[in-house]
Amino acid sequence: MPTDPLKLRQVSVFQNATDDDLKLIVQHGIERSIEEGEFFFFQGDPAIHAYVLTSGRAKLLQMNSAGQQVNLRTINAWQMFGALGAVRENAMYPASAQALEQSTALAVKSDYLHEFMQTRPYVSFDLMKLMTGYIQEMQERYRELATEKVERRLARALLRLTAQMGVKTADGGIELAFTRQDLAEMSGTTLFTASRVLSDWEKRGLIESGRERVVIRNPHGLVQIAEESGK
Amino acid sequence: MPTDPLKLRQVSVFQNATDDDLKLIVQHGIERSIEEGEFFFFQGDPAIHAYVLTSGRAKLLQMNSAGQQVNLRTINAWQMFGALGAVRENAMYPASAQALEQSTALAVKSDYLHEFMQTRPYVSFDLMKLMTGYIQEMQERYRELATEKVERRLARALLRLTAQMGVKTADGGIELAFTRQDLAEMSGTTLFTASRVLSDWEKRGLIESGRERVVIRNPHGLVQIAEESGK
DNA sequence: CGAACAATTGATCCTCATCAAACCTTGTGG
DNA sequence: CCACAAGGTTTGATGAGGATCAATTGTTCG
Repeated sequence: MPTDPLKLRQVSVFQNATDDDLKLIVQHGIERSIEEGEFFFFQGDPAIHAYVLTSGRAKLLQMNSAGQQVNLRTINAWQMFGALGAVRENAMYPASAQALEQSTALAVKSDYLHEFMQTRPYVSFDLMKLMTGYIQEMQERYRELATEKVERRLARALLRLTAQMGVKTADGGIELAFTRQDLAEMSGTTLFTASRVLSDWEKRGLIESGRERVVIRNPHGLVQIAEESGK
Repeated sequence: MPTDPLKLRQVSVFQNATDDDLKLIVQHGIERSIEEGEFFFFQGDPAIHAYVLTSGRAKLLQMNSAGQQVNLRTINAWQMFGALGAVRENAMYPASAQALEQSTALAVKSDYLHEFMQTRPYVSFDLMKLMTGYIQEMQERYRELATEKVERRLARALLRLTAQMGVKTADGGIELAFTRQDLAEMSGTTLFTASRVLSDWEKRGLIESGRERVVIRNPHGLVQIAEESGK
């Protein structure tokens, strides 16, 4: 099923694009469908396409030489990823993109997007805004990792996810669909430590947890853990 | 002493600017002179100026609520910093900028730079290239912090500094002028641990160290520490 | 029902942060 | 020109926070 051009308006980079612009993007894109666990691209591949996720969920991750991975960002529908090839020539993807569930994306040639932006400064500017946001977030996470303890990092990760993609449950909780492993990779710790912290929080009534699932019962309590200055 | 407009061509963001462009930037800028240890701006201040360092050296840092700080980036002459205000409106600086030695910078109003770039896509693109570079570097450092041990992180920090600002000594070493504290903040550890690691390296002949100074004698040895996969 | 995978929990160990004390280096003022 | 102060550095002792490993217990799905 081809992408409806007007839906692309939801993509922050295209918020100021004209209807004709959007049609052009769709015309120059290819639909790619990917199963859970498969990759859109790998770290180190030549960055020949930029992607817009049209359905599903994916993550950007980096691995070190020993195979340990860190989770850089979770991608939801109508978010753009892998766009840096449109800015630098002959760039390689600095991270891999893996589908968290069966997903589809619109792939646009980096070269085309580059050319497209040359004559549409409003698009470049929106892309820049997106990039400054990433820089800020990465700087913040870097500082957290360097100076904060695991419990607080995990609390912040959950709060960030809540803001970005929390789904309200019928009874007022906020549900997040992630494995302990995912959460660990997002907060720079191990599966085991993450599990321990979550168990503790569950005992204290802050959350409710299940397989591949965390329901936040008391967001304010998490904020307190994330913020509390001493200790 | 006013900045020579043509020198601005060294700033990567202005590499493709015209001579007239450069003159305009200088005309719209104010020279600011800052003593060692003083700040150009603080994290949280409204980002009303973008800066180009014209002499000296500075660092971008972030502090957490307990006052611990992390070093995000070292700024040398003819590098731009604090530019994100030109992209987002009403932005605040996400980090503080502190002079490492007596320094001067050209401060340009964010609003003006914004307007300036609107009609000069070649400048926007160069700024984007700069930003993608930061994103990549921060992602990499984030992964390192999450998955690598201190010794390796310190080795990488020194290698990065070598590439960015190493000064060859008469006898073939590469000199870096940083305190242990600075190095610790760059690699996400403490002054004490950094000191221990450096002492060890000195015993092994990899470096030579002194007060506010490290001379790299065997870069290849450091690369080996930075790369070695196991253990 | 059984296989595959996610999560929990306990025991152990290792890396590093922390604190304290002493030691160097550099620049300043008497 | 020496002495001293200030600030950078080293080194040791100690302990906490998590990583790691192993074993067990859910949970989901074909």
